[in-house]
Amino acid sequence: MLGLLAEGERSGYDLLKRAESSVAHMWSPARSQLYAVLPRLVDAGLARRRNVRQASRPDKQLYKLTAAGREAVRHWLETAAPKTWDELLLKVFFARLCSRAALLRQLDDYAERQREQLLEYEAIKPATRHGALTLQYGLELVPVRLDWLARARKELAR
Amino acid sequence: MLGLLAEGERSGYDLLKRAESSVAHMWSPARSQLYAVLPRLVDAGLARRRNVRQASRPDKQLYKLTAAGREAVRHWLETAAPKTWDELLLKVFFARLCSRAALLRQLDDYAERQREQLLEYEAIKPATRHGALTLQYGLELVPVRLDWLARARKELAR
DNA sequence: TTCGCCATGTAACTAGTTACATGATTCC
DNA sequence: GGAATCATGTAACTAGTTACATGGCGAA
Repeated sequence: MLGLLAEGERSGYDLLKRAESSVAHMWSPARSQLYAVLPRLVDAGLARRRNVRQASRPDKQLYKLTAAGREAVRHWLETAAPKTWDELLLKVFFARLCSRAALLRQLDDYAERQREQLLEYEAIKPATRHGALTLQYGLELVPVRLDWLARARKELAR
Repeated sequence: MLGLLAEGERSGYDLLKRAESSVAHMWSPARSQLYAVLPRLVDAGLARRRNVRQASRPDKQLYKLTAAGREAVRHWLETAAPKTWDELLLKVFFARLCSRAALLRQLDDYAERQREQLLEYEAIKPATRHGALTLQYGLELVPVRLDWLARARKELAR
């Protein structure tokens, strides 16, 4: 959410539409979730709220990142090791909000973990046909990710 | 959890180890989560609990699926459209607990949704380099999944 | 007149996390 | 003596869901 909010002053409604048209494949909150988090960003000092009265339209709450908020996105982007693949993709998507070197380090770390993952998969002797099938998917997925990581690395280093 | 419990009478501890060595890549609950859910299975009539006293070891609670529990796994496997790829993999992993035809239908449905997904991805004109990168990953992932689905289909039809 | 857009929220729930808490046994 | 294994749970939290609730405006 901080990443989306970094684009400018936005309402919850704006953010929701924006999420659907951009990061939906990596992260897509329910409306109620989004509206629940916004006040918490304000409480945490990461965003400021402004009430805008409108004629012939419902009033809106506009949210805008504070300096602390911008710092928080950057800290997340540069420092936290992504727990899932989608989290890594999100970081690439918001890469402009952090230092290039830090992002490249994240990609390299993730690639290293994928190589370890592959070794783990290769050591498994599946007990059933069904287990063999799901394992097979893992064995095919990892190289696809590694290829993409290598290309993303090159593109981001440009 | 019902899928794991279908293997026989197990303690929470057993299930946790089993999950780690089998479905961990698709689903891996925290210990506390697992222990929280087990009593709810009993409340819902899907499992029965049995207290086993042990000398020189802590006592254990053993859980065993009821007929309703076995029916519930089957219903999940055969009927609920998987919301995520991992859920689909889980269903393949537990395929022996449901009818072959129903599982094949799930694979076909998912494949169809992936083809639609691909069309959606192909229609997107990314606004930034970063957006182009993450989109590219989606464009590469879908065919990998479709290939695997086709092969899984063949193997399961055997 | 009906549908989609604009706009915000609450309530009740499930799913999941980390940290806290305990304690014997067995193997190195 | 120390680590791993067996064994279960609570507390406090974050993340996320579906359903409920409201209402005006503009376009087909």
